[in-house]
Amino acid sequence: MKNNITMKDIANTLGVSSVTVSKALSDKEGVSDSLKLKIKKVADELGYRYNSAAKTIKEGLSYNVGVMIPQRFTGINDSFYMRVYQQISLHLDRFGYFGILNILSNEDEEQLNFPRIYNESKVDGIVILGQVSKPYIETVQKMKLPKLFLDFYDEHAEIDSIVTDNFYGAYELTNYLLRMGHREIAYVGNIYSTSSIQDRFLGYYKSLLEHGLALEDRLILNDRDERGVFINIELPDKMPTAFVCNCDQVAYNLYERLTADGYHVPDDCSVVGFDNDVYATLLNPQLTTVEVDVSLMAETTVKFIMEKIAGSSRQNGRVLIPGNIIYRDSVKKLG
Amino acid sequence: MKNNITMKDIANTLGVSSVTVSKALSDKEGVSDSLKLKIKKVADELGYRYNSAAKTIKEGLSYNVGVMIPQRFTGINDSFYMRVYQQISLHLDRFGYFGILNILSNEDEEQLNFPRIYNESKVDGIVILGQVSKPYIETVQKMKLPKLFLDFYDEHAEIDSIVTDNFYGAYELTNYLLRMGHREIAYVGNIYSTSSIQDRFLGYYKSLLEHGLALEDRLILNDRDERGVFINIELPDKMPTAFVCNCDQVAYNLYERLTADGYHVPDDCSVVGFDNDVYATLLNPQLTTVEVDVSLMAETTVKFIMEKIAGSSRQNGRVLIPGNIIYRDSVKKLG
DNA sequence: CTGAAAGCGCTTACAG
DNA sequence: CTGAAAGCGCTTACAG
Repeated sequence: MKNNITMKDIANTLGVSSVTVSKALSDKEGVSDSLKLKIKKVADELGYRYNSAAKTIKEGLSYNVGVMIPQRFTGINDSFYMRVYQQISLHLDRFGYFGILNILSNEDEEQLNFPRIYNESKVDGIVILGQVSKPYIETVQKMKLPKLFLDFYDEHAEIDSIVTDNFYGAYELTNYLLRMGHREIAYVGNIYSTSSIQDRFLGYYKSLLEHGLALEDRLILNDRDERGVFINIELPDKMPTAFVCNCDQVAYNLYERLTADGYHVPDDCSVVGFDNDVYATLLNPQLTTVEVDVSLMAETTVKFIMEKIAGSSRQNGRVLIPGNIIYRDSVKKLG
Repeated sequence: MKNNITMKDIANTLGVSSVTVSKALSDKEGVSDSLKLKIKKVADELGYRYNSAAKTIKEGLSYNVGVMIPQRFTGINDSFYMRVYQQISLHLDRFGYFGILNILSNEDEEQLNFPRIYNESKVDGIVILGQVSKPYIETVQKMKLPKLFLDFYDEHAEIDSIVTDNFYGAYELTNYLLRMGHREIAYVGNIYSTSSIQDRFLGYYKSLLEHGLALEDRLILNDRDERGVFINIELPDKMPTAFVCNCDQVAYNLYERLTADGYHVPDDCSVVGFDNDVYATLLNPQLTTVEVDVSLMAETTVKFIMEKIAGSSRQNGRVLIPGNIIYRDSVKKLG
């Protein structure tokens, strides 16, 4: 900032009042067109820039939205949340808003500290992007500001949340495999690990149920240990014809395992993933998977938070964002 | 925002003036310790939050720094700049600053429009992250605000720039190959394509020069066409013992090509890359490469922009951030 | 059509 | 140690 030129300066050079300048620059009623033009010209010549802080103080609106991401999701390979943040910024722009990133340090999360964007009244609303601890959810609830959970939800907090439809995505994907003639379908993922792995598993299960197929324990393959570290995937003795992997990276691991054991995708077995990240197109053959609709997710987030900032008290509850299946070459049609 | 509780409210509940409240909350001289404590207690009970907009208007400082990324670098797979932005945010936090992302749309870049963060005086300084067009550089120069180029530079603009040391990284990497006994070393990359490919090539060349080796045309292998689309890499008739790839993704492509032709890495030929991105660890054997020091890059950026905001007119010129070689398993020691 | 006054929330400089 | 006054840049409500 250190913006030297003010409306008063423009007013002085033209011998008018700063009220008139204010009206002219914001195209309000009550200034003759000729004067308006003159004022705009001088503003331009002087290199005048609007000082949004004055507006903020008058209206009590900062025209910023905070996006808070817990530190633990900001590792070197976690580009997903940053992509979401980027899309949120883009959509906020249409409302004349900016997005301010505030990474929630592990320390602040443990000590239940408010984020600085809140303490300093830097934002009109906050998007909490990524699961925070139970106790911290209570801290969030204490914040007197419109807020929204993104990519996770909490059963108790009556805070709106927006999440990818993991359940339905996996359900559709499994339905697709069934349409392609597969009947022996395995699920790859530690179903006790994260809620997204769980929800995707349940979608897979629903598809089986609807088609009268039994859920077989031997076809639920573990992919990681309790700490989330990937383990060697153990293939069942009698091989299924298809695998639903809980994410693309695990599909990548599975490919390696299958190749090592002499199986070819998709001729010997079909594989599908979830996320549509780098791994999906890196694989050979490329992976059929579900793409998370980041743009729609961001658009919905911005729409909701804007409504709340505008004063709406409407509850949207838990809103699901559908994904899109991306059909590639990892599934073979049987019989 | 819509922050209802102000210092005046605290003052009223205690029957003191807001001046005293201001002093107490910011731990200034001139308030008795007992009153200070009382004021802080009431502030807490009332859920008071500091209104930074008032400070902004008084001081003319927004305590925000803008990070402007040209739209074309914000594609779905361009996570690098978002990582840089994230690190910048983190370092700004230590100065009580926030980073505001402002994606420069292609349209605004073409029409030479100022970014909104500038027009609305939302920031005290701007980091331009990623090469903008020549004409837009002139627009940037017109902005009356501390500014910095990040990850590119311009020969004319006397604006400080911070870039990765591509030249030195490739130089060191090639030196390493030479120490490992290699004498026939190819460079993979279209040396007319981008300045980073060019600079890395020159580092490779310098290493050859220093070791009295000739630069052979047949050992400069093209990796992409004029539009930057990857092409099939043509291997020379007489194979070199090592390849310096201009980036990890190209190393990935090269591995595929080598495998297809029956060569094994590193037994038949050694390969090194640049960037240390996903591709590096995805490969088997994992790739020896140069890691860009994003954190140091961000730290330096923040240090410089803070100095400028504080009023320093020191010119730092073009500052190079050294990378670190990550030694993995793609290089074999020769006889 | 034009502008003087008041106020948004805070801080600084000064007076008591 | 405490506080009244003025001001940061703008806008709103009102008067002329």
